[in-house]
Amino acid sequence: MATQPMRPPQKPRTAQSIFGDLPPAIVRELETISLTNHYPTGAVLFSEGMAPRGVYLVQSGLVKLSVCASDGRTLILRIAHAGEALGVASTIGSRDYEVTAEAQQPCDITFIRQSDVLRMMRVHGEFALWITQLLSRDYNFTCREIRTLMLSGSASEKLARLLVGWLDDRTGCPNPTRMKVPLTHEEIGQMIGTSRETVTRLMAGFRKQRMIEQEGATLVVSNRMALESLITA
Amino acid sequence: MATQPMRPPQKPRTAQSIFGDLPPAIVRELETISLTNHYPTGAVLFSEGMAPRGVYLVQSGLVKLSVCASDGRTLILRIAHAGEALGVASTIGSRDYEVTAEAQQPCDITFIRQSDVLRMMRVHGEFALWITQLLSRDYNFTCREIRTLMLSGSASEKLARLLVGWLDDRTGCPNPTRMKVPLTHEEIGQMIGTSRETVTRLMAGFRKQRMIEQEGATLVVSNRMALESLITA
DNA sequence: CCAACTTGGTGATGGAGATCACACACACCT
DNA sequence: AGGTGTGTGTGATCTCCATCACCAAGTTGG
Repeated sequence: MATQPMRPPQKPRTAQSIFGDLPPAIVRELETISLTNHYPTGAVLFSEGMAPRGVYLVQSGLVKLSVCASDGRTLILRIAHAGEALGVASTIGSRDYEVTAEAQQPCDITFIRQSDVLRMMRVHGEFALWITQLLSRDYNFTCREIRTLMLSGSASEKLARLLVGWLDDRTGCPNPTRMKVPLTHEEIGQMIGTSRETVTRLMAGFRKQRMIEQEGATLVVSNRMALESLITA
Repeated sequence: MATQPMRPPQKPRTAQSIFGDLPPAIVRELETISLTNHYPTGAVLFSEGMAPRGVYLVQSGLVKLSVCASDGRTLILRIAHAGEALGVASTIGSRDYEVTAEAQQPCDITFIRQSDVLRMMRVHGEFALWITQLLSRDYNFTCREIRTLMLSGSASEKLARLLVGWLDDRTGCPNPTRMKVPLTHEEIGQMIGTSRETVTRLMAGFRKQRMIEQEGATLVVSNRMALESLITA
């Protein structure tokens, strides 16, 4: 039932392609124990403090990873794209999920139960290595996140870093300076740890200094060098 | 020369004990390919941006993990204790080390080369799982670090969190409210992302309000409840 | 078609903390 | 004794940004 739901036509990624270059035998076994579901925007895969159920592999769509403070404030750690694995650390270590994962767009997610993950890792070193590589990518990304968040004095530097980072993610796209930003100012603020008003003001400032332009929901970085000059001022 | 220097007598931990409950056959193999060295205080195991060489297992001592900004400011992510593995994510993913690891005390460190780590993981699922569990502990710790750093408004809350966290690390010790703090105010500031002066002022304030007392390098938390009341004010 | 909500934009104000500039204590070393 | 260096304590200032308050512009949905 939930296994074949309105597969988005632009991403004909099959279940096995996400398992990368694992040996076919392992891929076949994984296909029998994994479960692919569709999640609408806003659906929560798992939330902070929950006991781990297993690993979620993003097949398509975007997933927002966030932690929230007791006072209700939220910090968005990052937006996970297709090919990323979520909840690996908690699943492996049997510790509660540290973050909340919420579909930022309609998503196709493949799920593998905790017990299956652990069993497969024990039996197939190749699979264990593969999982660990996914976790290590996650870890490295998180470290870089900390650096940009903590080691930049001003809010403008953080925002500039965020925008430049988005550009770097799009190297190889036909026009890397134009990008759709599916985030509100509020969410951007939650990503860089500032208030919504500050984001609005900074964006206005960047626009005034001809660093960026906005065409509806599309952001055009017209002067990347100027943005970069704000970093490590 | 550095291989057999003044082994600290209080920690007669043998090389195999750090490998936990791995099967004896794997432990024996690991012992032949691992290399245990002694590092004096201040020695750098690896530094941010270096190509990964392998995994470092802390046998004894304390290791400071930090990242540094281009302007010279430093953020200490955490202090690693015996039993922790350093550099796992970078080794697995073949990406440059994200942090700098520096001996905060004289340390005994066991090293395993990258090629050996990867080979052993492929062959022995048990070992791969073990390594991944170390990485996942690291990951979870780092996530919690981000939360405390970013999601606490005031510097006093951050400092209170840090002190209470230190207390929690010492549950089981004979007198958990007394602890040696081998860190300067400067370093504490680097841990919570504030200036040295702010740390000094906050400590003075805590002392004035009878939350803590200081006896030389020993810190006594005389009123833990009051400290906790500062958190999530 | 108008309410209700979300998102973006802007001014005024205040406060937490960075920064600068010292002074002091306590090492350790010849 | 004096240097020299490191860690700590404290005051004065100043800057950035959170916060509050309000409005404009979409956009949802009844």
